[in-house]
Amino acid sequence: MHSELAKLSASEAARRLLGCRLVRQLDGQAVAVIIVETEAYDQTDAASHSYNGRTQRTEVMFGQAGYLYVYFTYGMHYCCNVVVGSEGHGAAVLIRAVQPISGTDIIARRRPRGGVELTNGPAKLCQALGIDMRMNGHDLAQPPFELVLTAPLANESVATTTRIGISKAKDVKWRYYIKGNDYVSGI
DNA sequence: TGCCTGATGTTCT
DNA sequence: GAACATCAGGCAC
Repeated sequence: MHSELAKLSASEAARRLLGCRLVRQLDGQAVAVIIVETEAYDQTDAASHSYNGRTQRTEVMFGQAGYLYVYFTYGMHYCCNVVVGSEGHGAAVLIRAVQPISGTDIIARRRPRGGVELTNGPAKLCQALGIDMRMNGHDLAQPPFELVLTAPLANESVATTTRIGISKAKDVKWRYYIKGNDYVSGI
């Protein structure tokens, strides 16, 4: 597991994960992507699934850092989160967008649209990387889906805004993205 | 180019 | 029974 993530708050971890790599084994090949956009969610935050306490669905969010929390939304889409913070604290970082760096052809086969449309949204990247409820609770230190922490980005290359697509706690600036990256969803 | 809407399952009230 | 951390296609302009 990733002990470094256990020491960070949701917002710190969301910023920390920018620029880090995800490696997914798909069709017997490795697909690597860089995280370019994230959002932080915490149990003290009304927009978070963990806000109303531990439930069957949010159990993973209260578990160990470095695990994958997948949820299903709007009847058709999956979104994936990285659990962060100490065990027993419900916090996670939503991966909103990634940039493919290798295995792009594998991703392109799974997504009808090409270019930045491959992975510039939370549900799109889940489709592209073949993530569904079966991956919920997966340890991101293990194949077939691994998180590789890289050096933190410089402050000046990271932008902070309010989050997207939520109805509560809209004014909290817990969305982070890499400035100037084409794969970042609507700015 | 940009708004509007349909699709559709899980969770919680 | 309503809400929902979404996306893509269709239609109007």
